[in-house]
Amino acid sequence: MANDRHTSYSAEALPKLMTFRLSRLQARANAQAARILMKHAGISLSEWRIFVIIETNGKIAPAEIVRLTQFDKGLVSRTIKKLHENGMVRIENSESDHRSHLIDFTPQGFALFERARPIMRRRQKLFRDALEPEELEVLFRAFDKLDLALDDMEDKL
Amino acid sequence: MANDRHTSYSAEALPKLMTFRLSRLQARANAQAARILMKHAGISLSEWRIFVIIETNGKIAPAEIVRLTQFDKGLVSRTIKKLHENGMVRIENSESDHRSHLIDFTPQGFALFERARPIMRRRQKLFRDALEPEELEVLFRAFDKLDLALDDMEDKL
DNA sequence: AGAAGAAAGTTGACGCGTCAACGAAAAAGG
DNA sequence: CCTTTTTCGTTGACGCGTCAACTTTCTTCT
Repeated sequence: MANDRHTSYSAEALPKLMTFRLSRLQARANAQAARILMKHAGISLSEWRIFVIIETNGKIAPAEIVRLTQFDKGLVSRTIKKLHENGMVRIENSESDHRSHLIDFTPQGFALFERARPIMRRRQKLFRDALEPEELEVLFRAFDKLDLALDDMEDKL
Repeated sequence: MANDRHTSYSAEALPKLMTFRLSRLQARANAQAARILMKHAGISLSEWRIFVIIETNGKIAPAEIVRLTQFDKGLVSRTIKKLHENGMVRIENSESDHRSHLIDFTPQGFALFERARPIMRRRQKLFRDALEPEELEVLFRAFDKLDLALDDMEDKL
């Protein structure tokens, strides 16, 4: 079997498959971030990301986090629940909309965020510094274009 | 809280965080591939990837798959187990190494692979066509460089 | 005002991806 | 040789990510 194949993927084909490369690179970066965060702050990657959103936007509703990040609302819900149980965020009932609520740091949560921030910044810088400025620009443009391509790809297939 | 912050991430910062963009793009592409594969062939993404490896390399040992792809050996083990239970691959005991074995398509497995292949090829092409040839080249170079950067990053942090 | 529809959040199920622990077998090296 | 180390595959545990079902509340439309 398998050896009577009609020239489809060559032996070096894998590294040239865009989604394969994308997937491997992201998986590595992801695992690394998770290790760093667990080691330095004892939090998961999702928790860190919620922290970043709160720090960026201030007091915010879960639905708004979903809009800004495209994270799954189920994941956001569970992550906030965990952060709240650990006293890292406080939850303020929204007066205007009784379905929703607003999330914000507690002092302990913010302190934890500040503890992890320096290393995460250095990390981000190392990634950027690995590329020439022009490459970085092309990379982000490519991200945008691929994102657009994804929008209507399933119809075209 | 959160509003007495000292200029760290601006409101538009998220899309400029490389690992954030990488993560979102990959997550979308991943989910799309999974949907397509489930719909057209009833298989998962991991199963498809094992198929691609077998088709590329022929009869192969799990450890070799791990070497070629950097997939986790636990995941590879479970995926092969599932493929075997469903009659999609056969397992040939290795004579030289009694710890290992060789995986290959069954006819049904290969048929299933061939059923999914066209759409997955079109998909790969749509991704490539979304970028200019130069951008594609830069993108793959960026993947290589970021991969290298990851190799020793944890020491530098 | 009342009914229909949409949006917010929660929860359960499942696949992906990593890590660690383990037993069996092979390789290395004294 | 025979001990030590390494490799191969399996398994369990856990977090990420998606999807779907469901409840509550809000909005829209007539």
